[in-house]
Amino acid sequence: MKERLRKIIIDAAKQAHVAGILHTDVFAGAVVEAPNVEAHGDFATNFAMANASVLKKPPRKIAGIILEHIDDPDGIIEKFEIAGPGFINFFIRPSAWHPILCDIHEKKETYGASDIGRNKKVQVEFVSANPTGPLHVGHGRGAVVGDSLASILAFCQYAVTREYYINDNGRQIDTLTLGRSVHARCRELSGRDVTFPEDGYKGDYVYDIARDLLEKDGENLFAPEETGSADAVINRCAEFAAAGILAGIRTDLECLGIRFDVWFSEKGLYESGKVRDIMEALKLDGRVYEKDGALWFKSSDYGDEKDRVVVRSNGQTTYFASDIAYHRDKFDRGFDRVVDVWGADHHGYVPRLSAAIDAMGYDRECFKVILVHLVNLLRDNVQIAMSTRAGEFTTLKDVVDEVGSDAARFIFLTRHHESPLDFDLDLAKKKTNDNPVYYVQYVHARISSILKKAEADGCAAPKAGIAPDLSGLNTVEDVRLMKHLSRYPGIIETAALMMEPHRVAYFLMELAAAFHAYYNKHRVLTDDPDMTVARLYLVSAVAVVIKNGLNLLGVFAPESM
RNA sequence: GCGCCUGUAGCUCAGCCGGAUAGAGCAACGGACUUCUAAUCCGUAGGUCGCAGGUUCGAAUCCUGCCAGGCGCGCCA
Repeated sequence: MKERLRKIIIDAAKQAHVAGILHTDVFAGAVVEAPNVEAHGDFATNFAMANASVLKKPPRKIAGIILEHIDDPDGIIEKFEIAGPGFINFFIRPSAWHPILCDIHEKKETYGASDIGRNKKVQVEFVSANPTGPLHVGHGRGAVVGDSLASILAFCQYAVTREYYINDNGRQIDTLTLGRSVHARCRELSGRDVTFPEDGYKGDYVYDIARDLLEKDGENLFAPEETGSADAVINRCAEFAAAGILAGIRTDLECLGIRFDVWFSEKGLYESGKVRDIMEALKLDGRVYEKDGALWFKSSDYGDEKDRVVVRSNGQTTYFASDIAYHRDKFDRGFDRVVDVWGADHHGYVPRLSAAIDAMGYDRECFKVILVHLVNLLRDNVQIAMSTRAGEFTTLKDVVDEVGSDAARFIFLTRHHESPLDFDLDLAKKKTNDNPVYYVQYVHARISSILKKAEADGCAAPKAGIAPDLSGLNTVEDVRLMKHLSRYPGIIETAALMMEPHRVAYFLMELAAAFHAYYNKHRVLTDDPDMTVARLYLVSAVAVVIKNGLNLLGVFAPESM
């Protein structure tokens, strides 16, 4: 609709040029948009104002000229007016909205899909939490944002791969700390004396792991240390723990409806020599140098504030080194666009990785980091403290068990990802309109209920492929709903381009509000068969879009509640 | 100290690649169920868009400088 109007306006301006009234037919960029005040019509354009200086005429005068040359062959415009400093407002004839409904019924679950992706390969890497403890709500937010973003991109014809990067390189300090923590608990559980590591993981889950491991390995866990080589045992503990925790992470994510296409192993990067290879390549190119016994990458040559260590003086590589290799591997796998979803506390890491991507000869513009801000978990309006190491936290699993996947997912998407989010457990469980997820789902349930009743009453359902007579859909509320539905494809496209999945959630809340208002004002099932069929056609289109949108957010669209 | 993010109604937040009278929900107050689900709706009230400049016909939106909060500034991740 917007596009059609845009064309009508430009054509009118060109006509005016042909008629010799305007001295040029090269115009400045102008927009057609839906005004926020209904009195200003269905659409408005700032064309006249934007072109005032180009055309050297006052805006209102230009607007008048445009209107005189408007050609509207399909008669979609009911009336237009010049308003304010030079806006042109268009009022669309109610019947001009009807084709939207046919479009929705025709496309169903693909309504709103866009082809802007053109099959370009995109990778979305998200969560990627270290397997040192269960996921907490902060991870959950990143998981949901990443997963929904991936769905939206896929819907826009990007070829999407969802990937989880596992920090399973056994030499990392975190993993070893975990190993020592588990081993200490094993000693404790078997009645041995123990000094728990100061920096160890204190969470209860460490006991669970220790118990499992004791059952499996028994005394073997203690024999070697008495002969003086404890390393092997600690490694055993670390690997056992990490594997168990990772399996738990996987199940927790599945409970949120999240599955990955690829679980990418950091260890694999070392084993295949990819870390060594890229380090040597960078050395040859002079991108890394030695100083103080360590190896440094010249990230400051590429916009970072300082150079960064890739190999420490003790010979150990840093995470940065494997991240460089990892991102090279991503681009080498042919991804046109690489998206990383990180916690916002890692934002300082962005410049160095961008620098590395640049230095390796890839386009840093193809690399995008989505920074997801922290989550405050609230119960009874009191913040619940969270610290993995201290073991004080409510896990993601606890939260999902308590409030359900749908509520959790939806709430994670009710903020822009760069805004901090208060996750209110009490609110998430409330089954009222305070809770946006039920508010939206209720629309689907209500419509399903109407459709069932219509069927039971023997109402003639709209025939497949043939639109019923829709001329009855002409009230303000009918038009509001249709207008809303027509905005959906644009919302999807913006959400994909800006990588902002929350836009879909907000759209759904607004559509839900429009529907609930409609429901309270108009009956769908009436004595008038034509009207009934037309309204059934309308509300079932609403249900299609609600389900379609919820699906992108990974939220279920129930038929009854 | 430097960098990034945030600052919009009493509360929680949308809107931010410039548009008209800044929106929603909650909380407050007043209404609507013999009706397709009241997990809903309608109405009232509520604002120096952190502050100050600048650019523009026009700024919540862009630029600069301040203020406040969060996060980050390791041969940790």
